[in-house]
Amino acid sequence: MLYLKKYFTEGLIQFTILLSLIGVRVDVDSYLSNQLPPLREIILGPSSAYTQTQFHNLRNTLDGYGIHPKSVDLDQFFTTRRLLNQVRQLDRLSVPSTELTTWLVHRDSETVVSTSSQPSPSITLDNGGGLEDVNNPDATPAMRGGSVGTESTYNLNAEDSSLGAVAPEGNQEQPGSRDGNDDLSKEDIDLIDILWRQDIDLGAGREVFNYSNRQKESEEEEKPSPRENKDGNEEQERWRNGVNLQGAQPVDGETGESIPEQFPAPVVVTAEIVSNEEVPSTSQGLPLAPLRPAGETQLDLEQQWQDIMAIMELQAMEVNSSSPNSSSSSDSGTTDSNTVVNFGLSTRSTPVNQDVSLHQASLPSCSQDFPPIFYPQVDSTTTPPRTTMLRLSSSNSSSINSTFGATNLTGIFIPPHVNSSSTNITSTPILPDPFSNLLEESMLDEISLLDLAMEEGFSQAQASQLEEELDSDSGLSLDSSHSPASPSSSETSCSSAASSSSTSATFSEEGAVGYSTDSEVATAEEGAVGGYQPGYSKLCRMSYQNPSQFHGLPQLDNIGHNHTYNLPLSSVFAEDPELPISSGKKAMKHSKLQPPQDLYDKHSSRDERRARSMKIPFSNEKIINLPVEEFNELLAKHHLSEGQLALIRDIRRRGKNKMAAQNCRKRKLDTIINLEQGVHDLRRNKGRLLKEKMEFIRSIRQMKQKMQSLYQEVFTQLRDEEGRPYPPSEYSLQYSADGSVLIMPRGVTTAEQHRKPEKKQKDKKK
DNA sequence: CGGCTTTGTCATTAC
DNA sequence: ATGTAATGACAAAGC
Repeated sequence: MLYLKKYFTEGLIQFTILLSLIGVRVDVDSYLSNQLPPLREIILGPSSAYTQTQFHNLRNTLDGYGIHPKSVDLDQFFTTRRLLNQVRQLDRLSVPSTELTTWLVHRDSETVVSTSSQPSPSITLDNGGGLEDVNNPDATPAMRGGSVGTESTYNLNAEDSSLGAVAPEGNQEQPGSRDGNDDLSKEDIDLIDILWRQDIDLGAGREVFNYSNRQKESEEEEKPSPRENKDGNEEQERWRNGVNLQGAQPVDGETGESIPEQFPAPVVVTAEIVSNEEVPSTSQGLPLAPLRPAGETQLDLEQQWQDIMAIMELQAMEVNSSSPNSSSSSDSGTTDSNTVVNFGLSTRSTPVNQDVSLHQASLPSCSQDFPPIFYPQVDSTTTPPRTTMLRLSSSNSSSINSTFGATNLTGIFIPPHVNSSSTNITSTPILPDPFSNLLEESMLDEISLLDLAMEEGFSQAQASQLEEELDSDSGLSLDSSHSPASPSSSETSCSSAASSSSTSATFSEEGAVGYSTDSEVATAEEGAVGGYQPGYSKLCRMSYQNPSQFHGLPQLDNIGHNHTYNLPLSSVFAEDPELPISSGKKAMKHSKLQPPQDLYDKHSSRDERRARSMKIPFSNEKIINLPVEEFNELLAKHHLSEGQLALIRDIRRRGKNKMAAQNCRKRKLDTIINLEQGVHDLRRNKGRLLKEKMEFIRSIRQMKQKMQSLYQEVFTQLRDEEGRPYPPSEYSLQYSADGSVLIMPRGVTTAEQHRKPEKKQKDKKK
């Protein structure tokens, strides 16, 4: 019988495997729930209960079949394990295999693309040749339309990814999600969103980034707008197909990640810089997480797959934020801008930035704001720019730092004076002071964060290492849901009832160790197989009420009593009041098939021997496990002496206590194991969070660097009416609260600007 | 019907 | 590691 079941199980599993290979889902569990309890485990993956150290947890993991851990049939156990491994491998490989392949293919293509070109419809303004593109008419329409979306905005090119910024682990662990540029962009969006939130924490309002969506921001933060969902679906579809429909998206050469135009800040230098909304939302160009090694990916494939699905949903919500939104364009004012400066930063564009980041990487949180840059508009040629600026800033603050402090609030930054001698900023590789001040605050935040991370004993490398280590044994986490303590498995599966005859036999044996004879075992088996499962399942449902006790740290408080921990099936069904009393009699019939007694004496316990010597007419198993009523009936049936009755009661008491002690020990062990697991999970989460934090900090730093370079680029390209560049010592670019960027004379207080931001939105013409 | 006692059981601890 | 006794807690039944 055992072998039959084993092979039957194996055959079914193999059949299931075949079906899974051809894409057919078979709920074998439902078919076999009565016969082959472990099958669910086999299909879904190994549970920690199969490990030796957690034998005692089989009861839980095997869908609550009540199998005593120790009684697990070893043959079945190993067979199960072998099959389980096979199925798990298939499961992991078969499900996302298509997406994986696609992803790999696209990854290669992405790499090629990234190295060969920077596909951006927008005009990329490199350090050297940025000015030539300033007047590019192609880019202007997009901005005019207020649809300064991903296409016409910043390009974070290979530089970004080369810096190694990594997306949150949840994203990066999903190879399937990286099958195309779209995916990457979505991930970027997701990452950007996270960064925004962090920026908000750092003091920079998210709205500062996202001007186009600013009005929708409030509702979008809570839930994605319908438009986003719609776009998200498209993205999702593209993702499934592994097709990159956004050919324009730049791709990182190193990581193969697509780098969407992160900074939507095409700048209209002369007249008005159209608000490039979407900066945050479309900032898909954020540095992405490096692809995980193939070995690692497989480990967490299962989890990653779930993460992918979750992220797809998330991205579906987020993607739309990247779509051009013209709402803010109205704020930008006049549209007579002739020149569009693409803020895209090529890898070559930031030689200055490197220095800046190293030495002056101090940004106030406002530096993370990337509003469209508006230059003071001089509508009338008669109006000198300076007049405008004076208008803007009635009160000059001598303290630039204080100005910057206010800038944080107002969204306007005023670069401090730069050495007046350097009129040609483009040639100056040094970051202007204004920007350093601008960066200062943010960098302080970063530093604090880094310090915090360090205080926790995690360097970046350590965090990564920890992450890898934690990922390496992801099996633990993956199987956490199937852990012995898993409430779902134990609770839900209880109703699935009887285990195989082998398990039930061993179970009874274990349950009545020292008391049961082989005949009793047979009885128990008979009872289990003989159709008493309903009673048992009911009992199973009743017992172990609080499997959730093992989830979360306060497990100890919730440890429930499992009064049926080791109850043999015979006793179990006997306890069911609805069960016919004949069950006990039936079991007694089988007890007549006992082998010779001397065989039992060897393995019987003291109480068994005592009972035998006292000629107790029924088994110790019955004595111990029968319900009180049946037990009393049993005693009443037989005319027993006082000594016999006393022995029987002692046997019952001792037997119950023995089981109680066993249960207690098992429970204690379970608690310890789950506590360990909880500690492990917490450590893992901690490492992951730290790693993410590091990555965010790095991303923010990169963004600040790019902001610096952009500021410099824009400023150097500004020309007054006479075609002369503005001296950085006298003028600075300032953000206004509405997202416009003004060039203003230094010394203008942000407070003043804040009062009259609207009036000052005038473009400065060359 | 509430309070009590008894009984049975379980969990826990110590040996 | 396991069995056993002691103890406390709890619930159910009976008074």
